[in-house]
Amino acid sequence: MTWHGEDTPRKDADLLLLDQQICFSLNAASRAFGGVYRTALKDLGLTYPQYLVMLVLWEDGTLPVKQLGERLRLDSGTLSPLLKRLEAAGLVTRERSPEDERSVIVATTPAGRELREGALAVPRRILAAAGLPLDDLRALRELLTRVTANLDAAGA
Amino acid sequence: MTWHGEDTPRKDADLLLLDQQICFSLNAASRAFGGVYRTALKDLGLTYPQYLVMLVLWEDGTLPVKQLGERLRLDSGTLSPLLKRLEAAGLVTRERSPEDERSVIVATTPAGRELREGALAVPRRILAAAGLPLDDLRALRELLTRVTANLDAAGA
DNA sequence: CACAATTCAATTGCGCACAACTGAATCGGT
DNA sequence: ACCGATTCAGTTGTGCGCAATTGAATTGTG
Repeated sequence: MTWHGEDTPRKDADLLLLDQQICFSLNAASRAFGGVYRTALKDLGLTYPQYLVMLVLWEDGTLPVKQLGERLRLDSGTLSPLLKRLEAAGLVTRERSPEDERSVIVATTPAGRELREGALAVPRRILAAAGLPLDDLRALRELLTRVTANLDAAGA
Repeated sequence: MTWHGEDTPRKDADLLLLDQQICFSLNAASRAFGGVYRTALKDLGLTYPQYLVMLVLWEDGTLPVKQLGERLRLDSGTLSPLLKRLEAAGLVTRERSPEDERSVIVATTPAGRELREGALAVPRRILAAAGLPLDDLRALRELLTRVTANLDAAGA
């Protein structure tokens, strides 16, 4: 062990602190958004991750689980049960692709598409609750996108 | 500037898109950090949330579950089992306060304090993986802190 | 002092996240 | 045509996150 008692190098301690602040604030912000979404989506009967899935489906209408996972950065272990619940709620259908029996195609039902009308009111509430000007929000999105790309590249 | 227009389907669609990007990128960034931490903390035998708990304990040494929860924005439902696992790993102790028997005091063990040495190497790896200049990271932290405070205030 | 309200940690139940694995379908090389 | 490797979705197991509840300890009020 290369421990020098009280003599911790200051640089390491400083980085430990900054790291603590970054990772904690990111974690906290993500959960804070989740909390606001939870209440905003309660009427729609959706959870926050389910809402993210529906957003993709509202945009694209129909696509296999695989591509859904790539869009949302989620694997089948997360999506399979989540999609089952959306199916049970009558919002999506799941059927195996005729061309490739391994693949499962997810599509919105009429009820799932109708839900979009109710969802249109949600973003304004969220963005209002965030309380940042649009420019700051865009800057935030930019930083987050870059850092995620870097982290994924470093992890791979 | 208030754009509460009479005819706003287009604006709603735009906000839906921005909202989608913000909440998704935040969620994705949080999980991307988690992934990098997962591998970085593997040797220490800690999960990411457990690491956050240890960071607070390394800083303060000893404090009740309640205050730990306030610092980390977590409730007893999350902390109780987490602390039990840290206790089982021999990193912390939990004992009821003599002055107030409702309160449980969490403290690091010698083994828990020793772990800090190994943790000092982690932040550099994470910050390097993030791949952003320190100024950007500080700006990111600033935006996240502000947005979390706003969201919590709006939710309360 | 009595007793209702409050403050704690812990527990239960549900859903998400992810690693590891299973099994079926498909693809590729020979 | 065969067979090993790959690509899918799904399952299992562990841990986090949070709402709701429980039960014990403490505080406040009459």
